[in-house]
Amino acid sequence: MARVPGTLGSERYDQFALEDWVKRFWSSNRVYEKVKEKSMKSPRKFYFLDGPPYASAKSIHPGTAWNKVIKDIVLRYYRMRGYSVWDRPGYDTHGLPIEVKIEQKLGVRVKKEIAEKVGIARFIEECKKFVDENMAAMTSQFKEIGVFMDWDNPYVTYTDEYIESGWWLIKRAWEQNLLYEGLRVLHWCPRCETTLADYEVSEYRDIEDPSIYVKFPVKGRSGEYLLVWTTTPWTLPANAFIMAHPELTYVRVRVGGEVLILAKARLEDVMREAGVKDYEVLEEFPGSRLEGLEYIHPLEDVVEAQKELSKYHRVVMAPEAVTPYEGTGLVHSAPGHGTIDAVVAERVGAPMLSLVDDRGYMTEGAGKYKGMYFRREANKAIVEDLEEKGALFHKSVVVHRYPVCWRCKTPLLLRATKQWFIAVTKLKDRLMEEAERIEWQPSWAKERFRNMLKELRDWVVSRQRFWGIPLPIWVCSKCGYKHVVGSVRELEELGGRRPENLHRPWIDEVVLKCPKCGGEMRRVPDVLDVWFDSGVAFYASLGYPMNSELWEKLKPVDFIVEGHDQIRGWFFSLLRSGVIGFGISPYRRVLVHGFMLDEQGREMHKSLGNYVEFEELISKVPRDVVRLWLLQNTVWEDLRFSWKGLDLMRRDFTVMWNVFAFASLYMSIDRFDPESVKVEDVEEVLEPEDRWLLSRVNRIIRQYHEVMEALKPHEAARMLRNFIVEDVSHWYIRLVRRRVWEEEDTPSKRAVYATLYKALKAWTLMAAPFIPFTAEYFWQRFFRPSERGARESVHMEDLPEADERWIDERLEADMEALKKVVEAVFAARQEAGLKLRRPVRRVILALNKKEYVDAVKRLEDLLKRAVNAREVELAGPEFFREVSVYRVEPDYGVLGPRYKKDLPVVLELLRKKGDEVARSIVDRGVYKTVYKGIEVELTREMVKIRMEPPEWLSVKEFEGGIVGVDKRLGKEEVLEGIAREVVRRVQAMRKEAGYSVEDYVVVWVKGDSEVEEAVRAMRDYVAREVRAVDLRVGEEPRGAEVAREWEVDGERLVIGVKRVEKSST
RNA sequence: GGGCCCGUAGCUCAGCCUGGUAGAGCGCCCGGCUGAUAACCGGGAGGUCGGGGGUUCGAAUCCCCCCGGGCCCA
Repeated sequence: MARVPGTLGSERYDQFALEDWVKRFWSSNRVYEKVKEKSMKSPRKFYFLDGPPYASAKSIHPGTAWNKVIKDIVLRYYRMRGYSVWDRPGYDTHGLPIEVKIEQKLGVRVKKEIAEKVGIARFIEECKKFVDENMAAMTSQFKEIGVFMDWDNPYVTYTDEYIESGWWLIKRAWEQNLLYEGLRVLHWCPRCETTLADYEVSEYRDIEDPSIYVKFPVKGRSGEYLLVWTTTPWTLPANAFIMAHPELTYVRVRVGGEVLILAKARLEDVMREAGVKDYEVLEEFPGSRLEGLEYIHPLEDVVEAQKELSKYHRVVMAPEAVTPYEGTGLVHSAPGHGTIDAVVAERVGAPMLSLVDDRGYMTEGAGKYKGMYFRREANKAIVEDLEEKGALFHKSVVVHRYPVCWRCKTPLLLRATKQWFIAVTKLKDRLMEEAERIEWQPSWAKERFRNMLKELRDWVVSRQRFWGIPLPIWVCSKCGYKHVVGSVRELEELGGRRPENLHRPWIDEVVLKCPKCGGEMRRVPDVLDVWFDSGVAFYASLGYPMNSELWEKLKPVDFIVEGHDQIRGWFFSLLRSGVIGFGISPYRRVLVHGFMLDEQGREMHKSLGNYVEFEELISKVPRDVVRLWLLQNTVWEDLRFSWKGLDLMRRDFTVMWNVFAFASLYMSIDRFDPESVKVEDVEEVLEPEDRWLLSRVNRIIRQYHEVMEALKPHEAARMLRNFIVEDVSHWYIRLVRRRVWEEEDTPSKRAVYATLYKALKAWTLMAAPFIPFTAEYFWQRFFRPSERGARESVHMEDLPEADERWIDERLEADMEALKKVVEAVFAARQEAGLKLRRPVRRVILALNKKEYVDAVKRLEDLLKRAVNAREVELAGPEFFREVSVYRVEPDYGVLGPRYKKDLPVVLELLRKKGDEVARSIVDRGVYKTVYKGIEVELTREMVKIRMEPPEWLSVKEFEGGIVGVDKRLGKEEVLEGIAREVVRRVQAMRKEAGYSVEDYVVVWVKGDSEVEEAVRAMRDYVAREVRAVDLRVGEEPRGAEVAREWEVDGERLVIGVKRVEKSST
């Protein structure tokens, strides 16, 4: 026979120790492995794909912890629902941020030094070592907060297998004619010497730049100029043409001896900024008339490249490049240094010329400015030259937001370079279609995703770096033939040898023989964009295509969850790769989570100094407390970090513990056996509160599954907390306490135990995904020893299913109503100074709603117990009116002007017949009489009426009506009240003395006559409550182990207690 | 400049989809309780529901505009 053990009832609560114990339990019993084993037996697959965190630091961001905890509860949930859950975690390991860290470590300043001073091989080794250390540290932190994933076997993007999987997709793109090399104006970091993708241009700084107005002389019209504004003088040497808006109105303006052309809308601002007051508008005309107007570049004699570019120098129409809100309405275009410029250049056939090298220095073509750094010397020299040549209309400086490198914070430049692209724009329709099939939580994420896809551009996959998947393209140096390699095997088939490692520099040494001309084929030097890596995870993490079995079995991914920044990031990468590789979206359901912000609501960053280290967090706050706190936040909204919030969550854990301690204590004393006494066995003797709790628990099971299936785990977290704290602790246990204190083994008590056990077990199972440590502890200490069928770990159990039979809509509604009534009665008692311990004879209720009346009728006994009243009486509101005393206060402001000198008579009337006056006004709205010869007519406006309850009644109004507590106590109630006061004090003394709940005692009570009378009258009751084998009333407590003087109702009494040897069994 | 999200009590946030008397916890003030007790219970003060307009008998909730913050982009 199994029985509930009393362990939890006698143990001191220490959440940290509890969790440490569970952690050891899990590892020494290989619990994760067993959970996994059980899960994998199921035929129902659940393919979860971990968005791999970037392994660039040893300590995880609290937001990363949140991310993994969300994943963990979803995985645990589906495991406990009998799915075969794929839970391989991953790490993202390549990319520039890690390279930058290694550069710093090795003291490398410019990229060239990596190859020349360090050597690429060593550089790569260092990157790998760095990543390995980070992964180990991160893994142990994820384990620390209880994330159950396959930590012995994570997928790592730098492995040869993973790289090979990546190559496969490049090959797929090539086969579909999607891979091409092209010239494109892109952001470039002159320090990292690599291009940055659109989405990598994410950081901006306020930076000071020159703001200049340049005069471009119009060809053939002396003294006439096109006025152009720019903040990037260094792009002027590469100027090819000037852009104007055909529909904007332009003006010719005379300033001094010169004529300037600019947009009318900009005239006033420009002149004000330049400090020019005297100017004359000569002519207004539409921009379209400027088309083809030729001009002379003011620097053409000192810039080599202008020889080539001068033939394009004319005004072209480009509405997309011109705004009436900024500049002059004429925009200088350098196609090699501007995105729109390049688009327009293609239209008009101008070349995309860049005059800046990889490191940001002006090239040969820049003539005089060759060798100057673009934003420094070049800017300065160009402005000076323009000034000298009289080509500068005005100069000043601006501070504006300017993009900087997200890793090294160097200001970026736009530059035309040759890069490799995947033409995803060709797949746009397919991408949009597939995106529609994805299910998003919250739904607005879908809209955001859709909007983003509308602006789709080709994917720049090449990077001019080292630590990444090498681009598997070999080019013949003789005939230019290109071959894309899709696997190592293919490489070998082409006559290449498998290098010791697929990274650079080893892969660079693989030279193939050109199948066309027999020449030497070498790999292009680029590596792949790091977003490519995580984008292929859906198949690469399963070893596809070298091993296709797993992917075929598991596809598609059932669930992913990441932060909202990943809508444009990973969610997009995955879809892109899925469509390129397989023509489908690789995933079906997405949950989006928010950002972890600091206590002020700003982003949490090491550099901002508002960063909470994971180690600090976990050392100060128990793991499950952290978890539940993270999880109760609406998952897709940002979460403000809060030590206080965590502290509050801890208090809820104390309540949880107390609930279990309570259950454990009493169930063990009474040797409750949950296997032989189930709720079905005690159904006949269930009290309404038991049925209510069973209804609640089944309703919550139902809701729990609903919200978990709908990907709203925060709602489940809140439900779990409310159920245990509000429903079980605050309400149910309060109601049943007295039933539990019964000495004998009553059916009523068994009903409580069966009910409570059922509720707590369901709760523990549902809570297990959320607070796995605590749930496991309760399982091991409470449930597992009580049931022979219990599994080794709570995490190997199945979640409960709702038993609809128990759900009782009406009972729950009744209980809600009753709670309100009880609260009102408590308030009324309190006003009367009647403690709950003091029984009262009757409570009178005047309820204004049928639901309340019905609830009270149906739950009368419960109500009586809850409010400790002998009788509960339902009455109409007239009861309170009848018993009340009315007081009338004159409103002098109204009465004075009306009765003038007769006022004293009226006042006397009010004093003497106040009650009568009031009742008349209340009932009929008016009081008429002739008093002392004066005709008096009083209405509501003239007086203020107060209704006062009589002395013997304490009254409280609430939304459901009025409650009254009859304060008149009979002898019996008084004595019982005193007896209960005595009991309470004896209990306190027992506890203070350290007696066990089961110990028997001898009790002495000596006090004034009323106290002694009460104890005598209630002798049986008192003795039972305090487990006294001998109750000595009126005797001095000689022989007591503890004795103490107390005060009850102002009377002193002495109580003595002594433990006696007598086992209760 | 654009798309999306957020703005409710001193603080943290529910409620908004599906309109019907503004809620919880914490904090504060007052009181109570005490075999679960570093807990718990009751009462009180505290809100122009970011602002403005509209729809409606009725708007925190639906619509439009504006302001502030966030994410993603230009």
